Amino acid sequence: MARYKAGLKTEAKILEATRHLLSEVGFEGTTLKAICDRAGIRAGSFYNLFGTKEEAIIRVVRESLVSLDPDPDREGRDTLDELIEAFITFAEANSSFSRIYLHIAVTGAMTDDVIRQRVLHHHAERVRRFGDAIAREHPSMTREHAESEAETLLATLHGLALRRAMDPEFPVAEHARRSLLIIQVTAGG
Amino acid sequence: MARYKAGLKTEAKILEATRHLLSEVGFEGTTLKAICDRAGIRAGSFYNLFGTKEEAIIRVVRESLVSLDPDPDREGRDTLDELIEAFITFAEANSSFSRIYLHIAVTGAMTDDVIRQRVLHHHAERVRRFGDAIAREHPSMTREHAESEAETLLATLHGLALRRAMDPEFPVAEHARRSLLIIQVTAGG
DNA sequence: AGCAAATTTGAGTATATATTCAGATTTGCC
DNA sequence: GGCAAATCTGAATATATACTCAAATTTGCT
Repeated sequence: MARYKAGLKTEAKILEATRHLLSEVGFEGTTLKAICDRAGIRAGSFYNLFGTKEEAIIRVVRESLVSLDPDPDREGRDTLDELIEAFITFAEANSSFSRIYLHIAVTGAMTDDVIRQRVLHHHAERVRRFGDAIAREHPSMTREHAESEAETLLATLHGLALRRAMDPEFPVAEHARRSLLIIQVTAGG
Repeated sequence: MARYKAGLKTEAKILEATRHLLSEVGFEGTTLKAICDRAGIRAGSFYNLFGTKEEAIIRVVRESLVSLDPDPDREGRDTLDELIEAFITFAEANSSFSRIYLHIAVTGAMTDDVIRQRVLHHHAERVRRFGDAIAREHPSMTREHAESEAETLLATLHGLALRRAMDPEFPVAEHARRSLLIIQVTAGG
């Protein structure tokens, strides 16, 4: 943990290097050597500030997720539209990052139990978030039903992001917006 | 390529070892050493029959995909129900494999262009397959619309498989079957 | 100015990986 | 049985990885 200015500065350099590497050469290319080279530091400095390589990566990914939250203060004001548009932005403008996120979800979830718990917790929060928005727009719906719809909707969005990660031409927005209509229709019936 | 009985036998042993390792210890645990140890052979024998480790893995994954096709002879008789049930079986009974498949899609697609093309081709075929089934059940729908619906549906299914890969308790079947209803509703409107 | 803690360096460790290869052995064909 | 090709072995190669550590230097506080 950095205390002096010098430490804070190299910490910032490390995070910036990690951020750029993740989006330019992907998860596999983001090695410790690459991070240190790009940050212009030696490995020892890295480990003086971070306990592990993954720590730096997780911080970068988390920061990028937070920056795309339509309601960061949790005031319960975000609409489904906003949530979906935020997701589209994330998957489209920042497709390399959604690929990294999928990578962590798929591989990290399997091997490392800490990461697995973290991803599941984050997901549960998102389901609640989407569930709230759905329930707010469809007051007749039970809470349980709304969260179940949220699960399916999130699955669709994640599937679309996965599709996009494989094919940068794929029109995520169009399909994502349609999946929104689907909920409204279902809610009516 | 094996020509003698001995070669065919070790080839089978290698594939079996790879298959079991993939489902027991995942992608990361399926190292060359692990494969050879489990198959009871030396590394040299492996490379006498396979050009690369990935070759063995791809063969195993492909075989497992083919074995779950409801209409292997492509007679155009598979219904949406059947396709979705087959997917549920794949994701649920064989969740470790769908995790491997996601892994290849997410990581392999990025680095290796051959794998990327292969995955995209396989996906295009599946979209056509699902699109056919949708069009067959909803004759009023345009071909284009059917394939677009198929894309979204497949995204949902893949998202559900991803969800399941992270949490073995997740009820894929329930959500997958609901996503089927969604299409019918949409088609009516 | 001085001192303790923070930071950086530079060289190292430990380990794991996929892959190769020459030589010994086995196999299947004639 | 003999011979060429296939197969197997066992050791070695090359390379990359994350991470460590003692010693030198810098920083911020008093």
